[in-house]
Amino acid sequence: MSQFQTIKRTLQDQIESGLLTAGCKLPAERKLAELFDTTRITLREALVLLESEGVIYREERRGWFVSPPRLDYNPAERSHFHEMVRQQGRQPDTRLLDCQTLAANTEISRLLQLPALSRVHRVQRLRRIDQRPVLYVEHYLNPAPFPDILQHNLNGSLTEIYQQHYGVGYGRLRLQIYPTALTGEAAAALNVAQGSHGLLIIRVNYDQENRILDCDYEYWRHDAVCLLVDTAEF
Amino acid sequence: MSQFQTIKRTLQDQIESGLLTAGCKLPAERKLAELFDTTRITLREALVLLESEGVIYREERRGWFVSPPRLDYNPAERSHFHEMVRQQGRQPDTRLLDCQTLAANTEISRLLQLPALSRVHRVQRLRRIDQRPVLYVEHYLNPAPFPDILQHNLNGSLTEIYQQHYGVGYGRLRLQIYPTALTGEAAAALNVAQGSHGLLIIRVNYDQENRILDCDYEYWRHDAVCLLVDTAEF
DNA sequence: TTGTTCTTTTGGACTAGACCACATATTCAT
DNA sequence: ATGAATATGTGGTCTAGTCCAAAAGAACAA
Repeated sequence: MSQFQTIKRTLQDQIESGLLTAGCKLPAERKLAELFDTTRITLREALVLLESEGVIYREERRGWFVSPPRLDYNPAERSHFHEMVRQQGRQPDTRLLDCQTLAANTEISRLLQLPALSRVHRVQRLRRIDQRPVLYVEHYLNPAPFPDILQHNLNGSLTEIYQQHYGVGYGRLRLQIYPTALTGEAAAALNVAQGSHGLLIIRVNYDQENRILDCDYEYWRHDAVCLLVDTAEF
Repeated sequence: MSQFQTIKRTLQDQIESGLLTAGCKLPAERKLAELFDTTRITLREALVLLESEGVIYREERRGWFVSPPRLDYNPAERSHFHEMVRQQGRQPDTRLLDCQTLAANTEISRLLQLPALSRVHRVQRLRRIDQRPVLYVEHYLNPAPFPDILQHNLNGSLTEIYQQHYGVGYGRLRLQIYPTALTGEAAAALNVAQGSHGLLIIRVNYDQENRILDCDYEYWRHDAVCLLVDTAEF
């Protein structure tokens, strides 16, 4: 049993004993290294183990904190993100980061079944739970079925905009889900280091006539979400 | 741009150029540190970034290797793991690690809707693709509907055993999916370090009469799988 | 009291090793 | 030629710092 495994266990026991609750800050690395009579690098290895398990998370130059519970997230549920979060006793908010119309890359052309280099709208949003950024999304829409969609208030639910302004509801849903590292804009938006662990959910949403509505790239913090899928709902 | 980010990019370019293909071994850490004129710790930070992105993986005391492609895995598909893997041009194998009858813990009692501390069978298996361990599974079965199930050949498909010997087919499926760290037996079975990144899929399988068949804990290497879910199949 | 400046604190990044435990290759003995 | 013993190679772990960049807190000025 290595030293950092032992330290990790001690810290984990402290956290699980309830002395440190979600959002609590851990002592500084230098202080912990002193307490455990070891070097900072070794101490950090222990912290990284706990981070991997989703027990704690880091904020750059601010410290290490006890993680809140994961959000139970049913990707097939069409209720609004905010409603889902509130039902779990948490406080949601959403920020519109950017809207652009750009040429779709190969993958997005394929997902939306459009010719290569088609013009598509991209809507970038950041979702937070209890003021903590947890989800960075890029929505890609074919402009043709949705004239002037970018003029709407895109802070809210795209679902509602589709229904109320374009008379469109959801049908089929296709998902690809895999663990990945958060890089580029996703890492920056979520305020995590390049290369931090994440979960990517790529969605293709269809309407009731089985036409493609949009595709979304959802970059989640690895410690923030638990997906729930139940075939009885379909 | 930090030094290790620069090194990571250079290594990634090399790998993506096709010079190094899946399964190829990278030069040793000490050699790479020398090539990049840096220390081993800094060089390792670069390697860890690539590992996080699933580009490379490590084998303890053996070196770093270029990762093979992810398996496309539809959790709702009832075909056998081996068939699914072969259809993707890969070579599967399965090892039965252990069978035991033990008292179910609180979570498993809840998932199987059994009284606390009920006796359940636990079947532990390891799945490999092209000789690389990718999935460690713990199946938990209620013994009552399946007399003598442990006498069967549990290297193969549980699905087939249910159908051929007990006349039972699948119905509903419930999943919980989240990124986690691989610890304990999962890490050991997959031959990865304690705390390595993984994806946990907890399944509850029902039969056609909506009775619970079993629950499974699937611990996947984080870089080995891409889940596909399509509501049109349900 | 509020805003600005300075100081301290914090994690991020990096150096230069050392020793450990296991895997692999090489050498030696039969 | 084969098996055992030895040497080398590899990542794992750890020490003892150093300097950097940004956040937070404290002190000072208006």
